[in-house]
Amino acid sequence: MNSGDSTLTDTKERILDAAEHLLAIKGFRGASLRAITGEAGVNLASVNYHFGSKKALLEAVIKRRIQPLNHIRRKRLEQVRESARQKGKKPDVKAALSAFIEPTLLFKESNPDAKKFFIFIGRSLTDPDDTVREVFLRFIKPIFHLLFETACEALPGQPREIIFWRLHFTIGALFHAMHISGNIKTKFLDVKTGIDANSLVNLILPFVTAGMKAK
Amino acid sequence: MNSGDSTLTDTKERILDAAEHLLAIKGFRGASLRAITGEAGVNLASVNYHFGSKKALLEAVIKRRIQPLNHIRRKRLEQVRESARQKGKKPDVKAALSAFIEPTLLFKESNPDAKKFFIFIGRSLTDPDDTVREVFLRFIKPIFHLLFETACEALPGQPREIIFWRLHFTIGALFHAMHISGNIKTKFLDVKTGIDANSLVNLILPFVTAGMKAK
DNA sequence: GTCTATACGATGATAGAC
DNA sequence: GTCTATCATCGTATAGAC
Repeated sequence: MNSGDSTLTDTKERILDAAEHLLAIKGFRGASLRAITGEAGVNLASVNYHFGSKKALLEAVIKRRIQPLNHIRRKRLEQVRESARQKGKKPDVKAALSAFIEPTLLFKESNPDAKKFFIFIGRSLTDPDDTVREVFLRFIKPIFHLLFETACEALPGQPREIIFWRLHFTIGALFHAMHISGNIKTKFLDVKTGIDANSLVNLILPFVTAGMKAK
Repeated sequence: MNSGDSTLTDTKERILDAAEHLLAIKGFRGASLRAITGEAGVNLASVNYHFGSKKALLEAVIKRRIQPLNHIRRKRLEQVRESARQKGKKPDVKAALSAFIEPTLLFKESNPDAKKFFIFIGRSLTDPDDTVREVFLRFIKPIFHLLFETACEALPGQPREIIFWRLHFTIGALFHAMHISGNIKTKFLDVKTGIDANSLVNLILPFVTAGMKAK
């Protein structure tokens, strides 16, 4: 039983918040359980009690943000395919890309606490830690395949392998942008990091749309 | 004095090779001095003797590969600007991008040992470790600015801020591609990682060129 | 100049009292 | 459910022998 004072957030959530913050700025190895529990104001042992291990905590942090985001991306991508099918036309490339990119970038605004998570996503696919890449890939894979199939329908003239690589370029551009726009610390190559999500959408969409359609 | 057997590589180079390998697959924190010296077959203390610290070793590893690469990129970029100036025309966008991208990707072929370094470069700008980002940025910054100025001359109609962001998208796409193409371990989102450098150049150049020119 | 041995702190995880 | 105490391990760096 809690000692009477039922604070705003319970232990589990406080751990998740602190872990999210420290994972973003320090990475998986750099974010020690001592630092996480210290910031959360809970005991060191509570991580292992509530989650089982550091890796399980990582999964919980990622799942909490990615699952709702994936739900939105999936819905929007299926909407693009379905409405094109009903009109008997092929899906629009920009609409397909937007269905993936826009929710990803706007997620920051809708969820102020998730801002830190931006940096983490931006690093997710190149993280030096196998564990981080593995967990993120597990969540991203199904959405990426849906995006891939939609893009193939939108660009029937292009070989699937080219579309495949171009989507990877798109993701590389998007994640890199997320990382630097979410990073408050390093002024990255003189970039103004304080760009808002909508402006970033309007900057990246024309770039990747033109890239996907190239030649 | 060495004990007679002057082996192919001396201690310092053996450390650099082992460090490059382990930094690529494990990251800065994950590549322990114990593992590096173990793989190099030298004593644990020799890193601090020859380089001074782990950070200094990191700098040496990066410098060894980046300096010759930067020399080529600089020469090619200046060539693009100069030949355009002589013809009284603006530089070609694709030529400018190619001057940066092609040497970067072909470096892998010309230098078989540098293949591991690919993964490391691909992670360089999003590395969780401040040290890694700081050192890489110091080397990349001057070349990036040269690329930026060349791109501005090539696209006089576009606002500089848009060009700036689009070059960041380009670098994001390039580095992400380098990371997954250099990564032999994880089959990344079903991508065939064994792509050769020339094919990758031919895949990415049309994408980013179209992106830069968009609208 | 080079290596052996070791210092000292911090890490993830657990056992067991409350 | 929560906490203190402690474990074995690993990290970087140094002091001193050859």
